[in-house]
Amino acid sequence: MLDINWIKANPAAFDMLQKGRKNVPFSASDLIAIDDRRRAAILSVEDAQAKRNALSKDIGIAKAQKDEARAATLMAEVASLKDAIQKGEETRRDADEALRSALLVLPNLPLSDVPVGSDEADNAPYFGPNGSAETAAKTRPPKPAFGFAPREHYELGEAMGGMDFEAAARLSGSRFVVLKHDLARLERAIGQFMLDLHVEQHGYTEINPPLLVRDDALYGTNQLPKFADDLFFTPHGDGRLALIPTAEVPLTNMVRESILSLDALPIRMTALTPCFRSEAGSAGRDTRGMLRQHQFNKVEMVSITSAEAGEDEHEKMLSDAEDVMKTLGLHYRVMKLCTGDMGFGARRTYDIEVWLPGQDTYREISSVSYCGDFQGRRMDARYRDADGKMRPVHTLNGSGVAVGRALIAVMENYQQDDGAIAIPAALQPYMRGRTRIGGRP
RNA sequence: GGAGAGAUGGCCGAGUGGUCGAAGGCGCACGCCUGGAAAGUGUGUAGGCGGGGAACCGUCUCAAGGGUUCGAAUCCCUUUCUCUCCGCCA
Repeated sequence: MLDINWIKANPAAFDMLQKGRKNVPFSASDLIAIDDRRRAAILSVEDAQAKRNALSKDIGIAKAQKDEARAATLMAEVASLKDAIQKGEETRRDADEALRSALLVLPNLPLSDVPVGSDEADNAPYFGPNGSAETAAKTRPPKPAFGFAPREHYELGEAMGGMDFEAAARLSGSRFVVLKHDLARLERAIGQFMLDLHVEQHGYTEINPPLLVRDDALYGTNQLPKFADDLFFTPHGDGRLALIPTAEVPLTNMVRESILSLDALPIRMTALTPCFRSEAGSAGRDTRGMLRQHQFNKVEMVSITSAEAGEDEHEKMLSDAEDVMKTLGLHYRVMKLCTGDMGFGARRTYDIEVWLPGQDTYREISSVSYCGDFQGRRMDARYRDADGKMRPVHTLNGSGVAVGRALIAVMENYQQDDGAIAIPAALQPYMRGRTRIGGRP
């Protein structure tokens, strides 16, 4: 949620920054008009309340002095204010609600270094704050070479009997998969490895959060009110709970409605959880294989920071996610998303795209976003800065990384000509030392 | 699911209709004391919103929402959450 006072002070900048975004429902002048109505309502109701309070105080004094006649006079006077106060409070509530609901559907403002563009074609390669294409080529794993035509993950998986889409369809419909024996084990190994890496090497606290959350949490991390169609809900009592679409929701909302001291920051959390996405808008995309599923596992990183620390933390989190790719030896590139491709709550997003030789293309495997104080304001999560002032916390989230897609990437990048999958060294301890699975015995 | 108890400031905790945003304590900040520290001691210390250049003023907030009343932390209703006991349960 954006700050109306900032918008009022910087209307031109607001309109300019929102230009690159899709579906921006309000201009600065719309919002200022809504806010002006709100302020007028406040002024009028508070004036009446001040009168009432002053008179009531006098009534108390008169009663204490046993001056019943004077008390009666004053009481009659207050009675005449009652109606106006009642109506004024309603007007004020409506005006507050109008502003709030307008602000809730407004996307975050891109930072100034974010490229302006309409879709993924306008994303820009990113090599780190001091990096270049040359340094990246040296530090990132190279693209693997194959002496045969590399196959796609589902061909490999079905051939080794470890990936069963037909059984999944009978159980649950499309966009589910059943993993079996060695592939099930490998999927688990990848998740454990990544979680351990972030906990042991990168300073994150392991969290095992609820997978069902309330609407309030979803407002906090901006899945609601706009993106309800992407979520699965389940009835609960008279209401409902949502299955988390990402552990960003529970991890970030850990700090909701709280006041943190500066020295408690940053708070770095990681979790390995299933994620559930209805993906209502993506019918027909990536229907083959397990690239796009209704349910998948993901290791998520979340960091809660002060305003000053947010941007550095963004680079750290990206490098933590890149470390997964490097340790697994997976070739990848990093893209800085353009304004049109960036998610609703982000001020800047880096995507890590892994090379998939079977598909002969790069595919997103991690998305690392800096949200500024956008979610902090929605969650009412604050901290005291060095001057003791209350400020909304800054939040960041990143996949570290998607487990299902990492499985795909390991399979396609480590495939052998006989259909076997070599196990990357980092995963071997999680595979009881095995160096390959599948293929001809 | 049944029965009961509870929710007050950063934390603990008092407050059952009237100048209560709220005693007291802890914590924190600043000062005194000290060679320095601890102890002791003094002062200060909620947030949101609105008005104002500022000092400051107004308003709202004692889980949330509604009601009674001239006036509610305090009385009534609803909801949420927490705890205890019972039942059920991985």
